This record gives sequence, C-alpha cells and structure tokens, in this order.
Amino acid sequence: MSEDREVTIYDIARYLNVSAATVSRGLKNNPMISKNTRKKITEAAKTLGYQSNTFASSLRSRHTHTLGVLVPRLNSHFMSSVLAGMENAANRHGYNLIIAQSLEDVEKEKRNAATMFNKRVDGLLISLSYNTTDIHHLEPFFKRKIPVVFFDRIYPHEESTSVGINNYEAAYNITRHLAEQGCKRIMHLGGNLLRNVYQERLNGYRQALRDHHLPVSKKLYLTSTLSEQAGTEAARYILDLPPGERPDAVFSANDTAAVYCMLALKAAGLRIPDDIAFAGFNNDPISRVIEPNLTTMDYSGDSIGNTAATYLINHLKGISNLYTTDAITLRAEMVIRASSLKKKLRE
Amino acid sequence: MSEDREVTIYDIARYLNVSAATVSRGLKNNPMISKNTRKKITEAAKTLGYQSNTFASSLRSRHTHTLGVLVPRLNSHFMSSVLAGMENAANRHGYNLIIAQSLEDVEKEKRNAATMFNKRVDGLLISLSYNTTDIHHLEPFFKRKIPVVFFDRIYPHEESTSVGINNYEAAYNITRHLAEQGCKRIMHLGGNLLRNVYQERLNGYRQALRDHHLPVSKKLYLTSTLSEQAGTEAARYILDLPPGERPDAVFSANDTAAVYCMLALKAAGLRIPDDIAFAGFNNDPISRVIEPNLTTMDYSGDSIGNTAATYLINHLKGISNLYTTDAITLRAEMVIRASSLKKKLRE
DNA sequence: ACTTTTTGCGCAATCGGTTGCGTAAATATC
DNA sequence: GATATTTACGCAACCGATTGCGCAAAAAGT
Repeated sequence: MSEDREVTIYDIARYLNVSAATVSRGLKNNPMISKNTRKKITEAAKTLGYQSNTFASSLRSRHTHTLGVLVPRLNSHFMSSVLAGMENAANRHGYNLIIAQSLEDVEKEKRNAATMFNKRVDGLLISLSYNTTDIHHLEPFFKRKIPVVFFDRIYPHEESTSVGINNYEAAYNITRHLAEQGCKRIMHLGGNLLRNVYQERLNGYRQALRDHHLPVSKKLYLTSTLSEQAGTEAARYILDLPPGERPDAVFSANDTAAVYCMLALKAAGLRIPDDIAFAGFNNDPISRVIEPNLTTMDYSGDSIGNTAATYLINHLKGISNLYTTDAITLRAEMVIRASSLKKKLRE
Repeated sequence: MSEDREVTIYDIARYLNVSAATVSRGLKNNPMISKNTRKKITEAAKTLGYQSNTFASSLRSRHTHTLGVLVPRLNSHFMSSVLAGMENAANRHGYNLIIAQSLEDVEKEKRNAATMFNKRVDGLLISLSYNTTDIHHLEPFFKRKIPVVFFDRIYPHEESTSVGINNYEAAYNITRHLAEQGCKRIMHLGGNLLRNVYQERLNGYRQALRDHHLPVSKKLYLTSTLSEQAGTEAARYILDLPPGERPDAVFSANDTAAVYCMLALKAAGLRIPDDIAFAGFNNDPISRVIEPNLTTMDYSGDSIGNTAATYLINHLKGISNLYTTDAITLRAEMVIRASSLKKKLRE
C-alpha cells in the first residue's frame, strides 16, 4: 500500500513469474506477447499500483514525448490561445508541453533553448523574442535532427517549418479596406522590424498605399512595442501633428495599441471613425469591447498552435516530413467593424 | 563536430583521464573536487560540446527540477498571468514547467495528473476544473510526498497549501461599495458553487446584503459559466424582469460576464451606472476598455503564480515547510471605476 | 513422424548520470 | 619522524525501463 519504494516492472515481473522484458512489452501492448499474458500484466500493474517511470523509459528509448515551447510572453490573449491549441493537440497525441517564456530577451531565449535541449524535448516550437537576430542557439537542435517549428514570429531556416499567416496580404487588405473607405492619410503603428510579422505588415501596408496612390510618409509610420502605453503615446503623437498632417485612419499592427490609441483620441474629442478610422490586428477580446468596435484581422491562435503542434508530432511519428515543407500559411480573415466604416459609405 | 553519438561525461572523463564520477561531481561544482580539476572539466565540457542529459540524471537522483501545472484553461487573461508568474519564479530557481489544461473536465484532469506523476514532477501546482468533486486523483502525489499547491480554485487538504485571495472579503467589500452607492437591489452573477472561489464570493455578497438590510433574493442571483454568452444571457434575464424587480446593480464574479452583460444592456438603452451599476472581478483588460470603465477586484495573477511557485520551490529546497502552512492569502484591491459611481454621489 | 515456421518469452546489455564507500596521496599535528 | 587528518579522486553498484538476439515449445506443413 503505502510503501516507500516505487513499484517497478520488476515487481510486476516477480509477482507474475515472468521476466521484466515481458512486462515491459506487455505494458506497451506489444503483439509479441500473448493476449493472455498481456491482460495479466495490465491487471497486475493496476493492483500493484504501478506507475511507469518516464525517464527510465526516455533514457533508454531516446524520446521523451515532450515538446518544448518557447514564446516571448505567456500572458497575451493571442499567445495563450496558441498555447491552448498546442496543449490540445499535444495531449491528444500523448505528448506533453514544457513551456518557457523569453520575456522578449534573447539571452533568456538562449538559456531556455539550452534547458529544453538538455531535457531532450522531442521537438521545439518557438516564436522568437523581440530582439533575436540569429538562431545560433538552435544549432544543437538542428545538429541532432530535433525538429524545430517556428510559429508567428518565424525565422527562415531550411531545416524547419514555420506556421503563420500571410501578414503581407493581411496588412495589404486591411489597408486597402481603409483606402476604400475614403481614407487618404493612413497611418501605421508597427512593431520591431526584426520580426518578420511586423516587417511584412509594413510591406503590405506600403504596397497598398502605393497601389492606391496614397502618400507613404515617414510621418505616418511609428514603430513601438505596441503596448498599451505605446498606443497612448501614438495618440499623443497624432494630436501633436499639425491638423493638416493628421492621419484620417490608423492601421495598428496589434489591437492593444489600436485600442489605447483610440481611447486617448476619443478622450481628446476625436470621433471614430469619422475623424479618424481605425483598424487593428489579432481580434483580441478588447477589440469587441471598445466603442466603436474595432475592425481587425482575425486569425486563430488556437489553430496556429494546433497546426504547429500537430505538424511537429506528425513528423515525429513519421506521418509527414517536416524537412520538405517550408511554411504553412493559415487563413486570416478581416473582421470589419464600426471603427473603420466611414459615414458616407454607411447609410 | 557533427558526430551522431551524444557527448557524455564518459567522453569528458576519457579526454581528461579522470573518472566519470569526478566529471559528474566537477560539473556540479562539488567542492570535493579540486578547483583546478573542476575548471578543466568545465572547459573540456565546453570544447567537447557536452550537454547534460537531464533524465539520466533524474533517474538516479530522483528529482526532475520540473513542476507540473494543471489549470482549467490556458487562455484567459488571469490564467496566463498566473502562468507567466510561475514561469518566472520557476525559471529563476532553475525549475521548468510542464503545463496541461483540463478544459474544465475532471476526466482530463485525472489523466493529466497521472501523466504529471509519471513524469515525476517535483511538485504540482493545480487549479481545479469546474466539476471536480474530490481529489482522489491526487492521492499518488500525497502518498509519495510530492508537494501539491492549490491556487485560485483550491481544495482544502491537510497536506497541501493553497494560494489565493480572500474571496469572501473581496465580494463583501465590493457589494458594500455598491450598497454605499445607494443601490438597493444588487444582483449577483456567480459561478459553479463547487469551486470555493464562487461559493465564497456568493457568501460575501450575501453577508454584505444582510448587513445593509438589502434583499437576498433568488431572483437576484444567477449562476453560470461566466462566459461572454452567459453575460449576454444575464442581460436578457434582467431585461425580461418586470421593471419593479430589476436590479439596480450587478456584481459579477468575473469581468467577462459583467462586460458582456453591460454591452447588451447598453444596447437595450439602459444607462450605466445610473440605471444599473456594475462591478466585476479580476481586473481583466476589457474592464479598462468598456465604457464606462468597470469597477472590479484587482488581484494579480502574476503574484499568485509567483507566490505559489516560489513557495513550492522553497519547500523543495527545504527552506520552508509546506505542511505547516494551510493557506497563503494575497491582497486583492478594489478598483473603483465609473461603472459603479452613481451620479448623486459624484458631483 | 519429421522438418519448418511461428509464437512467446527470457537473457543481458544498455541508456547516462549519481553516489556511498574506499583509498592513496598530501598536509597537519605532536 | 611517526601518526592523525584532510583532500582528491576512483570503483562499482545503482536508477527503471527498453530491445536485439537467442531459444524452446507449439503450430503448421509435407
């Protein structure tokens, strides 16, 4: 009952007068063992209260059924959805997640990558920190052929796959939407260009402006961390602009900055969308609470997480091959809400 | 360089002409080994590209430096803050987190608890699912003296500690605040009473009503999952009430339900707070975006996570003893915002 | 009845560190 | 200079499961 020793396969073996090898095989339902013996083993395991020791197993079999997940921050709506999706997929396939956050710091990212490696995760799911410039720290994984899947904030690498959305197209479409609403001076709140997602959104935004013969001005482009504070500061920036140079629309690379910018502008008396239209990115819960509701890009963190994890697991199981796939692009959908619908087009 | 074998302590041992035991001790900075040898070992480890194998180590040393975290859902603002806090504390102390979600399902919670046990986590941090009625599934942990810390949704157990806030008091205070604003018919949107947090909030709410000689009516109490939809439905319920029986204030056990209830009521033409005041719980980001801003209970998920993890780790390190502490109660602070400030008291 | 194939299981090495105990050399003690 | 103590390290037995190989018994084939 409450012994202090662990119950091992040897105990089961002794109990049933078979060898530990047989028990080991029996527990894994190896067809090499007769159905009868297998049943006896499973029963004995239950009555003895056997609990398999995962690392004894891992040590020998050289896989851990564990995936490493390395993210910039855990506490954003998007990221927690991603994690939820990953956990779901992993759990469904009998994998576990060991999760760490870099807090946007390369050094911590490196340390975390090292621990993950030492823990011998079967695969790595990673979204890069703000200021990661190279991925030398992932070399150990590549060397040992431990599959790496990038998601959201990706880094092109020939031995790994990335999962995300078409940020260029999404940004292009959302900017075009603003243009079609009659906006002439469309501003962009962007993030760190080291990260593909922000670079691509900027590119899409710019191209859409050019295609609609709208000004691509440095005054209409701000780069920041896209935090609440950054949103508020962007509002300040806009209000300080000479009236003639003020944007009549803002496309923010995330919802947080958009919403806090809106709040500040509203407080200053600007009307949204009539004085200034708004569009965000992420479809964060706050985008459905702010008034007017925020037009945004909806792409499910859940499916990104799910897809990335499932894909990684399929590779591990040999069902698919990660090395032949460069990128998986998920659908992103524009959700048009009141914040970008100019009156003249409404009626 | 790119060999396929792993670099082990034996390789280092051979390289330096010492024994593997010495290498093992040297790598852990065991003072039994001379400083000189230790330095040589660390250097050799670096040049050979040695990476420790965590489970070989865990197998023998019987601890994994890994904490299991079992939560209902990953993707809520509160929970992701908790996780961020835990990850921080764990990382700081050299521990890792393996995280799983029960999706509010006891069965999944049981399965997850079992895997965590099999992975031999050094400790368990758990917040119970919606419909967990007992904690038999945690017995293996108690039996093997693996420390368990409950957080937020706790379960009294003499061999484990819980970390949370004083829900009774918080609910009492927030209800009193509404009463002091002159609200006479205060409604409560509550959660499943199986979970202490909701039971205690209900108790606090009721006691405050009694103390202020306000009606404690079943009509003014709704229990739900506190989801967005539940919030909207609560609004429907309120609107369907005969005008004389309508509440003039709502205290919701979370912000999500409060906000979606507010949105629906506003859409129906009610004015907040004049027709109906509102208070929530959690200080979720949406509470600062909804108009009017929502009065709520602020308690930091981050500190709950941090405290719970730190406490567990200190126990593991022998710094403190978990078995002597029953509960750790963190501070919760009422944040009064416009949603609960009645005009007459404003001026 | 005799060979061939299949089935069911055991032997023993192995995965990569950890650690109690033993011991030789170096240093201290008197 | 002999004994006591300390320092620094090696030996070898683990930790608990996995797995290639071998072998006997049972089943199938002729």
